[in-house]
Amino acid sequence: MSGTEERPTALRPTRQRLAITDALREATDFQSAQDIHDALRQGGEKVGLATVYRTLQAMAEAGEVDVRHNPAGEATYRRCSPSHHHHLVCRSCGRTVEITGSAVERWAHAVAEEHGFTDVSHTVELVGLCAECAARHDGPRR
Amino acid sequence: MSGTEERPTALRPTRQRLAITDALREATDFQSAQDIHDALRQGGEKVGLATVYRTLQAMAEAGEVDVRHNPAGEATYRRCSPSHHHHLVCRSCGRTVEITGSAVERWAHAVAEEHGFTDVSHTVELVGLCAECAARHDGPRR
DNA sequence: CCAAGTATTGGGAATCGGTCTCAATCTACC
DNA sequence: GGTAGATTGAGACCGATTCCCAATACTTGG
Repeated sequence: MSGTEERPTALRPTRQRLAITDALREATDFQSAQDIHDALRQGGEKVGLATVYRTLQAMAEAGEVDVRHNPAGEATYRRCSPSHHHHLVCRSCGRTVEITGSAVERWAHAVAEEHGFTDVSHTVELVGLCAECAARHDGPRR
Repeated sequence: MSGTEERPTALRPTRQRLAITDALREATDFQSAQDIHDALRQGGEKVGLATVYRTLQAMAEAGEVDVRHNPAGEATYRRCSPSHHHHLVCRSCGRTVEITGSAVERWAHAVAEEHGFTDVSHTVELVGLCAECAARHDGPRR
């Protein structure tokens, strides 16, 4: 507390952290900590799993990456704001369509501001039944 | 295998399932499986934890409830479309503000339809920094 | 109403993602 | 070069969720 001022506690750019940031940069989609850990291994970089979790968590807290939970409940990460888009997923066959919508972007921003929030990112996921599956199930389940 | 045709496999309305549906109806917010299990116990209904998980899962699959993962990673459930709202969460202190926005609702519906999807539900989550936390960190990180 | 057949339940073990602990290692700075 | 503090990584640990399987409840035919 009463110390040498508050230093921004800058994260030290260690080899491991750079590797993780890099892996994140390569990925275009949300990746689970384990995915990244695997990718790193394959790339020859040896990084402990705990470190991956720690770093990802720190980055999320710092607002450098967005977090999201996939259906399986795993936390997945993606670096902030690269070609930003959302997903429309079929709850039956899993088919996924990428969608963009400046309308939501604007709305999200406005709402956040209205409540005094800043530096806002958002996650939107639409889940429905795609045309094909709807046709297949045609027998109205209920 | 070659039996009496495919029967819709309707879920049997057992005491347990009714109790769960009921508990879900009472709740206005997202509840974890364990929350529901507890509530049920308190209400005098004895239901196994496994059953709660199973039922909730089945209902989610049937589209009767929405699933969401709280920051802790737990899956939480809420019956579909009761006063529908979303959350604006502070990434620093966790404070949560409920928000509603017919604009998003409309957008979601329109986009889904455009891609041939029906029976769509959506999840929107805004994550940002609330005014207080922003003030505390006042040192403009960047 | 009784019996057989099948879906459902529930307790506890097994999984599994994620976090925590702590000694060894590395960096920055004096 | 030397010391303090940051970082790492292996494995123990933890809590949520799933799995297993015998006991139980509901359904339907006779």
